[in-house]
Amino acid sequence: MTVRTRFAPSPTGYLHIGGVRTALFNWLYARRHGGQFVLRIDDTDAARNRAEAVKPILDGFDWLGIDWDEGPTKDASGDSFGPHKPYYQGQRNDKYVAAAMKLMAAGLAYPDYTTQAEQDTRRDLAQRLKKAYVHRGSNRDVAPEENLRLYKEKPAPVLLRVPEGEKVVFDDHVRGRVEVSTDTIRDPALLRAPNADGVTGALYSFATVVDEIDFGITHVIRAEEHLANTPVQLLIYQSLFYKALDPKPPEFAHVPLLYRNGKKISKRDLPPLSADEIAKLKACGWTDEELKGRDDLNLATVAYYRELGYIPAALINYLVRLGWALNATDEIIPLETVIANFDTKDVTKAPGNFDEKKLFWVQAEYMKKLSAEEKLVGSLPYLLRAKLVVDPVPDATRAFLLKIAEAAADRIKLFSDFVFYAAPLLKDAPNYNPKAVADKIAKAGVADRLKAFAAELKALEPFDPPTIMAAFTAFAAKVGVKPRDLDGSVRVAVTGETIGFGLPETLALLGRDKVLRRIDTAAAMA
RNA sequence: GGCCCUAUCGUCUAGUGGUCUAGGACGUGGCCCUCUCAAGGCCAAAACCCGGGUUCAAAUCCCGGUAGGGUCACCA
Repeated sequence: MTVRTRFAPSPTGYLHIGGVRTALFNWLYARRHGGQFVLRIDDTDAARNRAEAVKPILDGFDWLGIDWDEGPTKDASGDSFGPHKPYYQGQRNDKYVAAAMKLMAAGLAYPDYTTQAEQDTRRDLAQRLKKAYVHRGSNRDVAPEENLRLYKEKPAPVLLRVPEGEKVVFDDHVRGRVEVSTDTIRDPALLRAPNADGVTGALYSFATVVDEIDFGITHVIRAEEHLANTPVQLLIYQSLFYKALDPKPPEFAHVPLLYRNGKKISKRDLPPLSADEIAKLKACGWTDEELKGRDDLNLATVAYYRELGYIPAALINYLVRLGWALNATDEIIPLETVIANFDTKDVTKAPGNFDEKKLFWVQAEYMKKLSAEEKLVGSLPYLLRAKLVVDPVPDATRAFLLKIAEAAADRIKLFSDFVFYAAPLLKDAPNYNPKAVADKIAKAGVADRLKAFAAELKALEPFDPPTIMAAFTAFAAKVGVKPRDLDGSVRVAVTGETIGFGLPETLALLGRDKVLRRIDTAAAMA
């Protein structure tokens, strides 16, 4: 049997990391077993602007490298590919209605004419008795032919006829054995009553089951919030398999929810972009307008990580590791290793708290493993957006950037960081950070010292890091200034910032002329 | 409230009856290295929710509390 898993996002316009983690578990399970991973779009709510709402989700998966074997086409046009297309629920409604009618004909489903008022009364009564209200609809025990006839005449919601006095049992991959009495399960609605346009829509649980049978899904891996409606769905499977040949419901694995600060991750508790992040994005060319238009840029969406320059593999590593461990010690785990070892049965049962600090650490670890060349390639889109380089990057510029990448080394944690280190060297003049100038330049004696140091540099041969380093040390000793203080003033003079990579490397990369000119400018500011 | 799920350092986790004076990692604090900032090295503080059993022996099994959470729609 080929393993077939699925992930079914609703078209919301952005890809949530909680969803990514669930999708990832599905994807890993399929890949581990050489099976298929299918994507289905749950848009039973009628999709206005479908492409707009689906595209970011598809783009997110694409960026992460989570590929789907069947599902919507990448352009989000509404087309699908794969043997069971379409994969948009909105385009599959006929199947749901047909399936429900079959159930009704078989006496397994029925129209419910119980009024809302009546239901409310029963619910209140049950509540007063401190008992659960288990809804059973009006025409439960009416003959199928009669129900079919009535339904044609007067459509109503269609309910499943839940058998009484039975037990639904299933073995969840992560929860273990789950047993529920059917006496606690209300007759679930399969189909809505027709809307004003006469369209009869399927409800989630029903559409899901119909699709999953149709798609041949063998393993349903989804968030724990669905645990409670699994028995209901199992009942639907049972009914749909009525008189079928060799049916078997899929296996289930309910993975824990993603939390943050001990609570379900929710949009309103998410911090807004920090001043630091905003500065970073702006340095990369973002305008205030653009930032305002992107309320999806928060740490719960993949777009956020993409724009800041995270490595997809790092995000994936962090997300799998949250809720699953390879062994007692490993944190950084190559994807192949994860694929070779992942099992839903090893997923932890308790909810996992999302910790952006640890994610950042994982990201830094991945970045450290990249060569300077790879860092450059990954950072190019950000440099381009910042308008620090032009599109085909000239060879000379590229070589220069490579040197910056080498010098910046592990200081680059995000691809967008490259912009910070490169900007002062690429621009004609640095942006002088006012605070840096106040702290390091605008002090008594600094101007003279800078000029004196410039004089030393004027004749220095060769103008390379070791020679500059030697001159720097010698000069500091000669004038009796602490190396760290000398570093501070010179650094701010040539880059405008107090932090950066090695000063000798910075000066050498800039070249003697620019260094002298900038020191001159800075000395005038003192 | 009914039904269901969960419970090891602040956080992610290892642990499946003895090797646990509970291991690793992030974060935090300290020290070292040092031209700023990173990186790196060393050290430290920090947990088995509580109460009963079972057993020679329990973080591990059972029961009961407690605390969190999910779900109870003609939402998904």
